[in-house]
Amino acid sequence: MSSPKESQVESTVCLTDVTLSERAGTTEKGASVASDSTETWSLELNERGLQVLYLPSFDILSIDETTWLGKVREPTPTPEVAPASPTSHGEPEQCPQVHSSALQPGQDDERSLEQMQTMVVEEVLKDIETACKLLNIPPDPVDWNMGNVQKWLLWTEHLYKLPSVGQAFQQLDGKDLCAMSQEDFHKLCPGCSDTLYAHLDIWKSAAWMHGRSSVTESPTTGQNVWPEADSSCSGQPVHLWQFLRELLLKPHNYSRYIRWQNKDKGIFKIEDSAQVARLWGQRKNRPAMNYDKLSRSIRQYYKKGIIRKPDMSQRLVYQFVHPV
DNA sequence: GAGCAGGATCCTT
DNA sequence: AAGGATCCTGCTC
Repeated sequence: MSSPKESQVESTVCLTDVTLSERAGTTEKGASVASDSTETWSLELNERGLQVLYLPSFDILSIDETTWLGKVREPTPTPEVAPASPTSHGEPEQCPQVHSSALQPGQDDERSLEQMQTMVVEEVLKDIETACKLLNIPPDPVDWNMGNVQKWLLWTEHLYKLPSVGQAFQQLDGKDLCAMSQEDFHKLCPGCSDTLYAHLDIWKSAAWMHGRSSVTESPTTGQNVWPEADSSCSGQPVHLWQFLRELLLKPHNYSRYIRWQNKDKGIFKIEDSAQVARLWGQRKNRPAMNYDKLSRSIRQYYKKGIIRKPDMSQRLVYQFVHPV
């Protein structure tokens, strides 16, 4: 007989290991991951009647827009995917700041895809939030102590029916875990490294999306551990670094203007400085914004330790100081 | 010419 | 006060 907690766990959206394993390690470069793509993400019921969302990792949301469009021409399960909250802040209609101006005319598909993407992300975040509450661990893997790591491992083993690997990770805390490469994972648990690595990547991505500073301290309070899913919808004045991050997290819309050069290191390149400045000006209602002013604002982040120039300084290339 | 670095000042919240 | 916009000079590529 399952406990109420277990029921709650099972009722949440689960991430399966099938495509996670296939895709792990190939997800770094957003534009490069999409070409093969036998994988799809879909909603279906497994034998236990549970909702299962096939989502390789957050990076599936970072694929090249062309492939993405091709992939989801199939009928979409939108309503079931996100029965979701009436207070949802992810609805593009409610927060059009980021996407609308950059879309090509008549790109309704892109718009609806972004809506769906937002809903999928929300579901994944809910899943993580639920896990945090049940396990009593911080949402950001970097903040985990060794006990938290073991809890997460147990949870992941249960979720994906993996063999027990806790022993191999016994001396590791969250920082150690996050610093591990996929190869490191493979050395510790050859049989399930891909799944673990990809699952951790999702947690890291989620933490990155929300910014570590915005995450509440206690996951046990019943409060939302993710106060805002998107700064564009928070009602708070958005900071430039948040805005840039939002663009980077929506590469299917904005990779023409700004894209990751090395996501792990937080290095990104502004491909079209004029367009990025224009978008920033629109967001801030500053029609006179240009790249000169925007870059001056970016340089203000140097002192604050938010953004810096990479070691190998290149034009239009910057680096977030604290990447996930 | 475009981008970068940083000082100074002003405005908005 | 903080964050950002604006203007500026000087420099590098």
